[in-house]
Amino acid sequence: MAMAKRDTTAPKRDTYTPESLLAVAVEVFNERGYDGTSMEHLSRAAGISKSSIYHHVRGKEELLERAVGRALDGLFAIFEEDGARAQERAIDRLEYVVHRTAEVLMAELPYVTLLLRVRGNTGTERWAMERRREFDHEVAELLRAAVAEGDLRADVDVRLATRLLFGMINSIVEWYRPPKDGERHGEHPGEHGGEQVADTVVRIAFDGLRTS
Amino acid sequence: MAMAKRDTTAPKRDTYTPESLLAVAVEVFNERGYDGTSMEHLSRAAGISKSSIYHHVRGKEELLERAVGRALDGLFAIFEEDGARAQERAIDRLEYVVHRTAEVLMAELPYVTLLLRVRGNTGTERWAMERRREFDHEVAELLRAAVAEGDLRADVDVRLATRLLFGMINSIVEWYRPPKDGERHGEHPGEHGGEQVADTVVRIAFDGLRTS
DNA sequence: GTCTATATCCTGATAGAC
DNA sequence: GTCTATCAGGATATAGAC
Repeated sequence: MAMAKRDTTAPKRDTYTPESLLAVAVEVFNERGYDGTSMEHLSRAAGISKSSIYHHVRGKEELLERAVGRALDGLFAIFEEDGARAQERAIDRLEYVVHRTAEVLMAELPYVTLLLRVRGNTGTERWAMERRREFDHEVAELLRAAVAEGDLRADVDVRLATRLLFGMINSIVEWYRPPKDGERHGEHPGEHGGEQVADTVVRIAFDGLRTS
Repeated sequence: MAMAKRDTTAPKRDTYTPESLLAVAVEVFNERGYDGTSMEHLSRAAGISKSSIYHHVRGKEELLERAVGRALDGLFAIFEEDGARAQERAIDRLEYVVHRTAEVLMAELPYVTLLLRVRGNTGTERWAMERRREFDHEVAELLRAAVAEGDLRADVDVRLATRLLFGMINSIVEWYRPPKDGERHGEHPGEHGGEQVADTVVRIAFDGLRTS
């Protein structure tokens, strides 16, 4: 640790790494759609020329690949956590996974948003869709187990319930915006805090909207 | 009615109307995404040349406009139906609207799918998003009224609940495929009938997944 | 690491013959 | 109503100077 440390707090922070460029690109992809985004759009958003982008990444599709890969890694990591493995009843593991999925979605919002919007036009997109299906399948297994243990109602089809459950969770990307640094949540009316969102998802999914 | 009727059952049914061309175009838009679809793609799918398409419609965006307009008309018509107006309690009107929204979504599947995917890049897209917000707002009012009448739990934020409710309903477009003519539902394992889907949406949304 | 300039292909849309 | 031929602009990507 004898090296002099460069001043990373300086306002001038302009040389890109593949990682920092990715963050810019993903924002633009989500705003305009992947297909609706040109390299020209990316270059303007990043403040460098089109050709400079090719110094950092091989092309547009590599940016997509890195982004959806990051989202998928975050989601699959949930299954390795204690709450998804160590609890006795399947319904408790399921509740944990649902809650954490909502949390990861909000923590990695732009990357998961992009993941959920790929349509299968390219090889990268088809690979991402395949891995998403694997994730859904693992959650469906938890539902099946919880029904078998008598904790989930048996009068709804497990596959259909899984789809609607993910529909609810995944729709968070359509409107959730993370609180800016220095703001408490609750400052803007109508904006929800992340924990409130994850808790409400679990509550509605398991207990419904009706008064009990 | 003295006119001779043309034989519309003939297999050769190849001259397009704006309406029949729209049906083809919407399929392609949903498969490739609106931005990912070129006039070349459309012409191949329709079996006519690019320039022939311009005989029927002014351009690509007019096809989008007709499609999302049709979806929005179908959705807003729900509020005019008896079940959404004549019932005494707000929760009953809400249940009706939720059930019917799911039904209309499946009946007009390709058009609603396209509507739900527009991102606001063009004027048409922004207009469609604005009308969608109006629809959501009307449903949110029903939720508010049902909470006030004591039929919906008061411990969830109305706006958040509305968003999650629509998240669940709208996600149907991601996987629902209508049964082909001549097939009963239930023939393919894992494919759900439309009524089963709409009923399950209502059941999960109002009563939740847990055994009561 | 960034730029300007350029290559090559594809885009939405039009003109005009049949 | 459909076609071929064509346009002008925009797309991804590369070459090579600084």
